[in-house]
Amino acid sequence: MENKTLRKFGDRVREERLGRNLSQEQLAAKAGVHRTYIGMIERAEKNITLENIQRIAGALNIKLSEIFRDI
Amino acid sequence: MENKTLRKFGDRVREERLGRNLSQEQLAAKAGVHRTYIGMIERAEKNITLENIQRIAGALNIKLSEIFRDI
DNA sequence: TATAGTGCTAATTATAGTATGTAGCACTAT
DNA sequence: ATAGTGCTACATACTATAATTAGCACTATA
Repeated sequence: MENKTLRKFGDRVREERLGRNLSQEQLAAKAGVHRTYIGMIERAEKNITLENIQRIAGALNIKLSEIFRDI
Repeated sequence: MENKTLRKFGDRVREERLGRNLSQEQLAAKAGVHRTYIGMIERAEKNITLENIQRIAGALNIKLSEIFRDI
C-alpha cells in the first residue's frame, strides 16, 4: 500500500484520535470496527472505503470535509 | 448499497463532472478507471475506496476537502 | 510485575475493482 | 423515416483486495 493520500489520512485520524485522548481500542469501539483495523488505517496499510471513512469520522465527531482538510 | 454518504458523494461527482462537460467515459479515462465504474459511483452502487476517490478528484482537478464539502 | 496500548503477521470472508454485453434514449445526417 | 453515434443504466461475472478476527511481541507506566 503506502500511498500519500492514505498516509495523510492515517495521520489525520491519529491526530484527531489523540486530540480526544482516545485509544485505538476506544475509537474502534465507537466506530464499530476492530481495534487492529484502526492501527492498519493509521499506518496507511489499507485502502479504506468511504463507508468506513464515514464511521471513523462519525466516531471522531468530525465532518468528512474536515478530516480531509489539506488533502 | 445505497448509503447516504455514498449517495451524496455520487451526486457531487456527477455535479462536478457535468460542470466540466465531461461524459462518464471521458472522466473514467482521465481517472484511469473503467467506464461503467463512474456510473456505479454516481448511482451510489459501490462503496468506493480512498485511492479511487483520489483518482476521481484528481481527474476533476478538485481537492478531497472540496469534493466532500457539506458531507 | 501486571496491565494497557500498540504493532505486526497470518488467515478467512465479504466485497470493491474491473470488465463485457445488452438495451434504451436523444440527436444528427442521409 | 431510418441508420448511425454517443451516452447512460443495468445485469452478471471474475479476481483482487478490503474488512474482520486471532495471536504474539514489545514498550511504557502505574
